[in-house]
Amino acid sequence: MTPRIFIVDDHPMVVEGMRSMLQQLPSVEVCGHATNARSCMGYFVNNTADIVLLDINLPDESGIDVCKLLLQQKPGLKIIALTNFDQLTYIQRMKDAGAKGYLLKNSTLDEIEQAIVAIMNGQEYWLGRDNLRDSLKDNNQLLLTRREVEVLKLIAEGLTNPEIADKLFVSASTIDSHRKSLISKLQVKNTAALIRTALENKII
Amino acid sequence: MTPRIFIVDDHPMVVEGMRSMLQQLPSVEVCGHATNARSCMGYFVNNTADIVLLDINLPDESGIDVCKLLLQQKPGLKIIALTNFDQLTYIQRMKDAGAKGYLLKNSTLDEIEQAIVAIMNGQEYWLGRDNLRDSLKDNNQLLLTRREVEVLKLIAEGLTNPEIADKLFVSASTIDSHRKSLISKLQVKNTAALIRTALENKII
DNA sequence: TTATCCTTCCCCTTAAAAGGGGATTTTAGT
DNA sequence: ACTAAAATCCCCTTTTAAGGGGAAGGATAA
Repeated sequence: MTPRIFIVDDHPMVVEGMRSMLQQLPSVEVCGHATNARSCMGYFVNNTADIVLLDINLPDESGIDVCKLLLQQKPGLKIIALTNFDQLTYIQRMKDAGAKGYLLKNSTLDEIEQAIVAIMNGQEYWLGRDNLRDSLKDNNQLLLTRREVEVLKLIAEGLTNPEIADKLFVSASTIDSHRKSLISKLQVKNTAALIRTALENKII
Repeated sequence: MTPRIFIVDDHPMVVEGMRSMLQQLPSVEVCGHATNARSCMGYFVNNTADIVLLDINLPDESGIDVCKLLLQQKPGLKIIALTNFDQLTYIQRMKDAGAKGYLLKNSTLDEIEQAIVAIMNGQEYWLGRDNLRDSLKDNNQLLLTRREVEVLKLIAEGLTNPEIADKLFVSASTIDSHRKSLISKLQVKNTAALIRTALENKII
């Protein structure tokens, strides 16, 4: 039996990319997608799926709440959280909400397949626990804070420390500190590489 | 009759992305792809297609030469050049080589469809002439030179001017000049925004 | 409640980038 | 051969960023 997969993400590009990758897996079928919580819930009123790939960040409601609601409605659903690099802090809450695993949005086809196979076999898929999060954390603290991501986005827009400081009503020293943490956490040596790494890992 | 399209690009991601977008067009069929000039030529020994989406940069031979060779072998082929932002200078040569149009690699599905429809109707598709290239050039000279792109990539890797200078065996002043041209041409105010713009426009 | 992390802020120094010029020599296309 | 564009190099100044510290207040979760 081929698992039917429903994709929920507010970025059409992510949906398309994921759909295109899943289509390369013969044993899998994409049964639909939604770009917000409401249309996702709408789908599951009259339809169903085996696996839901669920983004944590949705425009209208948090993926965590959507996860809970979906499982109330369809207890058999297997939900895999879709997350970005910077949102790994939320995976614990997705787990608590009943998700069976998670995937980074920049996962390879192999990783996606592994996750689906594991979940369909009744296992869970939390490679972050041992592989990603912790290994990265051990190395150099890779989880960005909310403020850091906020500053990072402004840096990428071309603002200088003083300009960002003005915008966020803090001192330039503070922004300088954030910039230093960013450079240290992402293990790069300057802002140019920081922006590149951030974009390539879909942090911003 | 549904046009059969052959994709030639050395980046698997571009091939996959293009294939996935083309599959959304009901009136189009992707008949194959190649990631280098040799396998492309090999395909056309025993097979054919209606339209070839041909990258200008191939690992083994220039897209311009491939274009000429293909048209010698299959005069009826309609070739559309696939180019990046920074390679627009080459479109004239692709035109001379017999191509019927060109598409940027970050084109939308609409643009791709327009190009295909136009080409299948016997027209050509050179929107760059009036839309892209000139409008951008008028504004602030947007075409990057080979050297500028080379420097840009090293900047994105986190190298400083002196480091890049060492690597390219030129003086740091030279790299400084290139960096200034890049910032001016892409109309950004610093390196952070430069890298972001470069990545978002697939210049690097 | 304590420990941890986040956010905030400051000091210092040095290195690099930005902003403004100008100028020369290659390279390549007409 | 000529010309336009590209690539090279230099001057100057000011502003930012980077690299090294440290430290205080607040939130929050075990």
